[in-house]
Amino acid sequence: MGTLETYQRIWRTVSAIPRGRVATYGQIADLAGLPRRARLVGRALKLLEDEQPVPWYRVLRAGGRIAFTRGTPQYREQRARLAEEGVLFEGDHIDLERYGWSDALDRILWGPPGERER
DNA sequence: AGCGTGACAAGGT
DNA sequence: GACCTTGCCACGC
Repeated sequence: MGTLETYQRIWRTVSAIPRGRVATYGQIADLAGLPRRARLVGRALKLLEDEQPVPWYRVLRAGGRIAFTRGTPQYREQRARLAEEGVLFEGDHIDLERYGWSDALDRILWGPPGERER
């Protein structure tokens, strides 16, 4: 598998995170079929062009923390984008139990694939 | 062909 | 909490 295809695979997986939910780098790697390759997910997101509509801000570090250093413009932008979707912080992190994405949760909320509305 | 670096993670001290 | 170690690997020098 070429590296470009790997990045595209990661981007597609990130694009599947529903609005108002978040996932971790490691989780995205697993879901993309790339276990233990969380670093590559970070690299893939860094390489995103502005034109690509990939919700990079829904990806967090383990523990629900933002990867960027606090106080940087990127940190603030990510936090603002999440707030706009109703994802609230508890201090410096997000409660993954509450906002974390899982396929199982998707099924509970919206039913099995194919039976989803809207 | 090394070697350091990095939007990471998990386990340990 | 703050580090440290190990695993991971694409990239740039």
